[in-house]
Order: sequence, then structure tokens, then C-alpha cells
Amino acid sequence: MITIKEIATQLNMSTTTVSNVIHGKTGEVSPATIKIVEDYLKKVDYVPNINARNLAQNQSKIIGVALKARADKYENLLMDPFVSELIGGIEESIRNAGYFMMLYISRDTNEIMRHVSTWNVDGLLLFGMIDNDGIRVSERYKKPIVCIDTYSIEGLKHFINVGLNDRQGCFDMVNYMIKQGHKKIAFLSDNMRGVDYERFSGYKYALEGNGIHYDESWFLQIKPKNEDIEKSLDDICKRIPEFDGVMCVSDLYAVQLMCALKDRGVNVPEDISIAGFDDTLLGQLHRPALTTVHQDVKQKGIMATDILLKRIKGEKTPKQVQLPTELIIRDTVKCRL
Amino acid sequence: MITIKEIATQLNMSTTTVSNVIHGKTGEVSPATIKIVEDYLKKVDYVPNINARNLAQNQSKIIGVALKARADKYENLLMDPFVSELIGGIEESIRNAGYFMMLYISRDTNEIMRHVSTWNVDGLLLFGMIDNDGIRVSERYKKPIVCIDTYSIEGLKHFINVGLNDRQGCFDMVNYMIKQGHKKIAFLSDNMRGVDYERFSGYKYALEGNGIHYDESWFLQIKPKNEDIEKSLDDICKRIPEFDGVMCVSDLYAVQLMCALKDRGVNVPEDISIAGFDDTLLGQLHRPALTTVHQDVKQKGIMATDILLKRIKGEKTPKQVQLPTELIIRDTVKCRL
DNA sequence: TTGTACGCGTTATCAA
DNA sequence: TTGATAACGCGTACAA
Repeated sequence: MITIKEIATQLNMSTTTVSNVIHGKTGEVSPATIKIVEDYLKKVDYVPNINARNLAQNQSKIIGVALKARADKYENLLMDPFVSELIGGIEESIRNAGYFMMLYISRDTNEIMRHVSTWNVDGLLLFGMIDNDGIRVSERYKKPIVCIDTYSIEGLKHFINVGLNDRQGCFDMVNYMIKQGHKKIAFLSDNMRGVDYERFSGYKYALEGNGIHYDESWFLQIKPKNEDIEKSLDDICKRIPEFDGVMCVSDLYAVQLMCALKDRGVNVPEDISIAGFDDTLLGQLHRPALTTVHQDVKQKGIMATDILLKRIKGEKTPKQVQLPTELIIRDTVKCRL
Repeated sequence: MITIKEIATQLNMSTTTVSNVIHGKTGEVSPATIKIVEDYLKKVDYVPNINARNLAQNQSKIIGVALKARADKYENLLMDPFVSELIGGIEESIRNAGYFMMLYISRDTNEIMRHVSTWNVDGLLLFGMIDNDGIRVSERYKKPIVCIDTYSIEGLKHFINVGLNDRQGCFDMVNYMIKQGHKKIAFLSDNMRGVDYERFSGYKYALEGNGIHYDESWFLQIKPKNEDIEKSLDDICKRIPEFDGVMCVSDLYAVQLMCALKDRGVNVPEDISIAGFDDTLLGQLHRPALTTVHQDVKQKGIMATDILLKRIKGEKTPKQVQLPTELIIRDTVKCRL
């Protein structure tokens, strides 16, 4: 770990000169000196001490990526294919921009804030915030923040959000199902907040637009925690005969449901149609292949990161981005006409 | 962002006293002062500047997690369920130990080394290293390093490795297949190095132990890159009639193969038996459910992190860990007797 | 029990 | 074109 000071001593010059060369301030240095310094830097394989640099410049070159885990979900958030694909896109963007990614998962918003201020991150990417979490963080932390998939009416004033037209996506799919002759369509989710609520709204809106009356009993609740999932899937399967189809809030749930159904001798799509949302690997690698609402998850991560980086540089960006969805018609919704 | 100096001024005392209280060196400070300082710290919500602290102590509290991506694989490494589950375990362990995780993905070992020295990470977790990559890094970087799933005869002297009894796992599975009446069993993989080679060895050893002669043509090569995968799967499917079963090097490939087969009207396990390796979500959520070799991926991540943390603290640890495998018999290998 | 002063490695200002 | 020197915020030896 050689330092600038040491290099300066070795080369019999000042730290300023060395530093100038390192930063390409060539206008200030004679070509001969530049050459000498550059050669020496290469020879000793100089690596700047990032702590010293950050201290001097009051920056960090770190993008904090904070995922808020929900208490009622899996212990391992990254196992959700949606999350891992998102992180993949984010990591790539951060790296390409010459920044560094510090990943932090927590159930506790306070912990996240502490983490963020400790590292004095240059910007923050937030996922999994519900209700006022995002606002709380952005009020406390004055650096740029971009949320992903956060719905909050008040929040719109406080933070930038990169989201999806969730409502439209679900609306389109349910409309499609109705056009294929489905009438009694259930909605499967684990909760009714944020993204899930938006998707639910699109679902309900499509039903109503086609003169189908939504009944509360059409909401099928899955409990994703390890110890509850089997039981809740069993309950759901028992109710399946009541319906023509199920709109699932995610591919993961759609596939879990299809497995449970198959284990009970129920055939998809002959006995019941299933639609998913997200278009992850899980649905693509299922047979029958899952009919689903596509979103470009990786792109979402990239876009959120790009906006954040622009904000860090002080550039203008949109305050809200809503990515489009696309219907992917595969084999789990059957025509019942 | 209040500093110690400022607090000291406000409270009319020295920075040393404030610092001492922060670090719980209470033996040196009067109870009254402690109270005053602690209250004030809470009031202003003091957060230490980590850069200054790290600079002064020449540490970082960061664990670097470097994934080496292979050029011939997917662009998005995290999409592999195995990788994301592993990272999930690692992140949890790092966080619980009060450290921070900096994730870095690259195809270039040099880049990884630069990243590591830049941040002066306290320890390094390495995944995806092949051949001498691990050695190169550990020779250059003098802080503790733990590799995950790296095979290298020379490497054993240089670095700690947390791995799996890959050979035994594959051996057991192929043995089981043979006992179920399979004779011509192919091996599906994308390469023949590291982990894949070990698994292949177990496969071959099981064949030979049962008097079955392995022929080179039994190696089925899949090309995982987006643009090649369809073609390579097509080629593989054409060769399936030659075999009784296929031992796949990963669940991911097993599931991809099963989808390709189903699309071509080939039934698993009636027409051909398929076995996987890893026991990820993908195989669990497939029907027929995948018969596979289980490994506790999350545990692998946790164990690697724990060993690294012990090394950082200067404690003794084993140099090599080999986690066990377990056969998971589900529905994709049929009895052919 | 409390305070002074310096070092950590870098950047930046200003003088030479 | 180059060189002193002062910050940046924290930790700590040593002095008071």
C-alpha cells in the first residue's frame, strides 16, 4: 500500500505534483515530470486510499442499496427471482458508472437510515418501502434518493420513484382473460398494499368494466412464510372449483399455485386458467408455460440507478417514471368460448 | 453531520472526552460527564464519519464479496438461483456481525483486485474463481480471503475454501440411477472445470464402479449464453433417445432441459430420467418435481462468512470445509427394472 | 479526570 | 511549473 507521500519522497518531488498527475491536471505539469510520475505509478501499482480521498472530498462513491424486507415474507429476500434480477441490473449500472454498491437488507427503517448516514453514501436506492417509509428516509437524509416500486400519494412530493404501470398491466391481463370467456376470476396475493393494491385495482377495474361484479370472497390470500405456505395453498386449492381463472400478483405465486394444483390432480389450463405477473425465469421454465404480464425488471434497476446518478451529478431528471407492461400470452389461460 | 469537535465545543470539553464516551472507555471519565455527553450524542443523533474513522484505524469494516462472472454465461449472474441464495446467506451473516457488504461482479480478476485494494476491505469472499485466479488474488492481497467452491490443488496451500463434496453427491445420484435400472446415462454441463469437473468425476466413477463403460459422446454440452441456448438444447434433445437418463450438473440446466423435452413431446421420466444438482427453487417448483442432489446453499454462504470473520479476528479456523450432500428423490428418475 | 497535539492519505489553496 | 501547508474527522499517546 504505497502512498502519495512516499512516492513524492522517492521521486524527490512534492505530493502536489504527484497528485496532479494522478488526476490528469496535465496543464500544470511539465511533460517530462508527467512521464516520470506515470511510469513510477505503474511500477509500484499505486492504488489510492479511498478513505482518505473520501474524507478530503466529503463524498463516498458509494450507492447504498437498501432493501426493506417484510416480516411476513421469506427470510431470504434475494431468493425471489424478481429481487435478484433487479439487483443484477442495479449492480451493473453502478459498476459501469464507476461507483460502488453497498447492499443492505433490513426489516427496520431506522437501521437502514443509520447505515446510510454512517457510510455517507452519495445516493440511495430504496426498494420495498411501504406507505411512509420512503418519506421518513428522504426527510432525514438529504442526498438523492430513488425509490423503486413505491406507491404513496404523499410520497410523490418527496422522492423520485421508478415504477411500473401495475394497474394497466393487470387490467390488460384480466381483460384478456374475460375476452377468452372467463367470468369468475379470483385474485391471488399476500397483501393489499402498494404494488399489490395497484394490481388489484387494475384487476377489479377490468371486471367492472365488463359488467362482472367483484365479490370480496374472490380475493385469495396466500401466506408466503415457510411455515404457512402449505396450509394456505391447501385452502386456496379447495376454493379453486369456484373459479374460471386466477390472476396471480406474481409469477412466483402463480407457479407455486400451479404446483399445488397439479399435486391435487387439477389441470392447468383445462380445469382452471392461471395468469402471472413479472415474467421471471420461474414462469418461463414452467410447463405449461405461464401466461403473464411482462416487465423488464433489469431495465427497471438500470433506470433507477441512472436517474439516481444523474441526480447526484445535479442533472435534471423526471420525478416519476412508469415503465410499461406487456402481455405475454403463453399456455396457462385457455379459451373458454 | 455533526462532528466530535463540534460536540466538544458545544459541551465545553475536549474531543478526547467525547471520543472516550463514544467508545465506552468509561473508566477514564467521570459519571457526570458521561451522562452529559451521552445525552447530547443522542440529542444531535451523532453518526461517526466512517471515512475518518477508517483512515485513522486503517480498517474498513467492509467485507468485499467478489463474484467472477464467466464470459460464456448469462449477463446477469444474480439470476442464477444458486448465486442469489448464496448471496442472501452471506449478506445476512455479514450484517449480523456488524460488518458491511460490498458486492462486486466482474469478469476480470485484475479489476476485482483493484476494487479490493481500493476499499481496503477487511476480508474478501471470492466466488467463481477458476484455476489460479484464487491464488493470484491471495498472493497480492494480504488480508483474509475465503473462496467458495473453488477447486485447485495448488490453491489449497494458499487460501481457505468452503466447498461441497461435489464428487460424492454426483456419485450417489448416478449410483441411484443405476440401481433404478439405468445404464446409458449422459452427463450435461457447460464445461469441465472446477466444480463441474468434480461432479463429472463422481458421475464417471459411479459408472465405472458398476461396470458401465463411459464414452466421450455421453458428455452433452449446453451453451448457456442467450443466443446459443436454444440451438444447443435442440442438439441435445436430438440425442436424448440414445440414453436412459441424464445427470445434469445443475438444477437450472435440468429444468431447462425438461422444458425443451416437453416442448418436443418427450416425457420425463417415462421416456428419459433426469437428475439435477443443487436443489434450488427451480427444481422444487417443477412438475414432475426434480430428483436432485441437495446442498444447503444458504448455509454455505453463512459458513464461508463465519470463517472469514474468525480469520479477521485472528482466530484459528479449518483451512478446508467440505459440506455434505443429500439425495432428494422426487419424480424425475423412474425405476426401469 | 481532562486536554493537547499529532498522524492517517488525500485534495486544494496559495505562494514561490 | 512546482512546492509548502492547511484542511477533512477521528483516535490516541502523552501531558497536564
